[in-house]
Amino acid sequence: MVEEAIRELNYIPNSAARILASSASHIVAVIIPSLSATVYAQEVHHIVRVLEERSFSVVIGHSDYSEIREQRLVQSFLERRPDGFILTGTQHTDLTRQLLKNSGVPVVETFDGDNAAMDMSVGFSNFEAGRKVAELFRSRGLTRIAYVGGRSEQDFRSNARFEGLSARLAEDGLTPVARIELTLPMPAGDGVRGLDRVLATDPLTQAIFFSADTLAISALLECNRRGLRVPEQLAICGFGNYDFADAIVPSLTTVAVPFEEVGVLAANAILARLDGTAQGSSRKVIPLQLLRRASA
Amino acid sequence: MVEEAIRELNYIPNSAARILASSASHIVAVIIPSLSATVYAQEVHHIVRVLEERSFSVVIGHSDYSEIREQRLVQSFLERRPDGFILTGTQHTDLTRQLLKNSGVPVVETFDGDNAAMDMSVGFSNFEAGRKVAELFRSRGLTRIAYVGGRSEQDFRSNARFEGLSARLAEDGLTPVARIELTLPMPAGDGVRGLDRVLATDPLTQAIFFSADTLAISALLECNRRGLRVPEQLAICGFGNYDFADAIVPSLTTVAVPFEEVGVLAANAILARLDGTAQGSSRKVIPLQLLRRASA
DNA sequence: TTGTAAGCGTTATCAT
DNA sequence: ATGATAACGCTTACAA
Repeated sequence: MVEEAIRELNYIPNSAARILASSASHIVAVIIPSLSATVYAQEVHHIVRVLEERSFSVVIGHSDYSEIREQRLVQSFLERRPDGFILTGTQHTDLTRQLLKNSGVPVVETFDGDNAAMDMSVGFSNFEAGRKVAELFRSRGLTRIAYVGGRSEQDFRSNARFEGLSARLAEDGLTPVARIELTLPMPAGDGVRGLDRVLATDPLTQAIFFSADTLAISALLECNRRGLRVPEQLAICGFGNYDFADAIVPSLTTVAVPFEEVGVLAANAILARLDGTAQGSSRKVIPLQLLRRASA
Repeated sequence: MVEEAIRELNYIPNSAARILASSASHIVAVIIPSLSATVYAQEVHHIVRVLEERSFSVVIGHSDYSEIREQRLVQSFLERRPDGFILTGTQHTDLTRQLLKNSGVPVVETFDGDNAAMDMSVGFSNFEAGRKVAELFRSRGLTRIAYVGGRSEQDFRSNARFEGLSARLAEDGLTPVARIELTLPMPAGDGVRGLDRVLATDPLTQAIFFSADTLAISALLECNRRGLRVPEQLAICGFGNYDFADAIVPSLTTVAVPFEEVGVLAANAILARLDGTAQGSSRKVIPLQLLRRASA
């Protein structure tokens, strides 16, 4: 009895046994391209925040922008019998889809509102983002417009933004003067390389849409250094609305990425499915906001 | 036989059963204050990278800069019988220490090379960082020096930097003219608030050491905006060496935080213990580098 | 209500 | 080597 109480004091239940007996792991697996990209780190932050509250554990994996690595992670995580999966994007190997489907685990795909998801999805339209930026450039009367983003085989969401940009330009009979593809992951400094490659392709470029604020900010600061006036000589638009986007001079025009909302809604989608509050597939597309500031 | 092969094809082992039978979870639990702070997100990135390679899963939790929340996470994670724990800092509740000690799990405490760790530690001396910055300011002949950091009950590593700064100043018979304590987490914009509070306390302040580059950068950009010349009228030093620290004008003098090294070494410390390659406690203190740039 | 026993899917042990 | 069997520590269904 006393022994009972003492044992009680230090008693730590073994979740492996619980999982085995109840087949509920209270684990949610999250796979993102990389934690070193702000947008995904922020998303995961909010996923963890929401799930911790409900005493779910989050296990995390890096796909490194590779479908095959993502697949390996899915296989490995599946062994843990997670109660939910949160993936990035809608591009996956067939085996990934099949494994996930067979497992019956709730799956949320994030950051891609353009394509059909296998189960649930929470994201925004990258295509629309590209359109909006093109619209802004066009409203300023600009015609020589370039794009800098990740390599097209790697960065599908960046592709969609480029497509949106192109589509809007096409309406005015225009095509992008340059499309620069950088290998992922892209450190901030790559913005300068992107800038250089754009200018090498077309020295008369009037505007650049960068696929990430980190790139845009470093390019913008480089323009300042070179005495290239922004936006008069070169308009710059970013994507993400990261720290300092509005603090640098000139302030960065950019598309605000709702990473907090994505994270929270993705976590809630899993929880709702587990609670039985929601069933069946769902698709949440969050409207995007273009923040018109000084750089474009 | 054919059935065997087919079953084989879709066979997914159940790790709960494996853990129960073998008492090896292949899980490492990582607790950081918050994923929204770059330095921790980066650290975790490298931890995950290293551990994924060895097919360990990482479960992650946010202490939110609270010891009691950290304790709750430890209790909860302990149920999963992780093969290792990576914590942030050396400040923990007694129960946290006791639970961890009783569990026998390898523990690495990170980012604090100043204090004794319960098991293993990988970090750097925050005290030394403060000293180095003070040394720099003094070498420029500055005397009216202020500090901006997190609230002292929350941010123990920031405290150590302040102590180091103070200690060096004391050698010259000086004391900081202001110490501003901000509530964590500190969004970048808080740098401006910190700047304002410093100047309200002592308008003649000559130098400020910010406990994070985010704060320093936003303060520096605000100085530019106000026409306050950096470093002539106000020297600014940051901590972290984040993106853009060297790209803004004037470039930010800062202490480089070796988050990659911390992450890699912390993960390796756990692995070495599990492999039997290393035993007993260890303490790795990574030397710090002060990057002298234009702002101080 | 309280208690007992079966079963979850592995690993590990011990015979064969 | 190969195969049967006992844990592992919980949940749950069923009895009492």
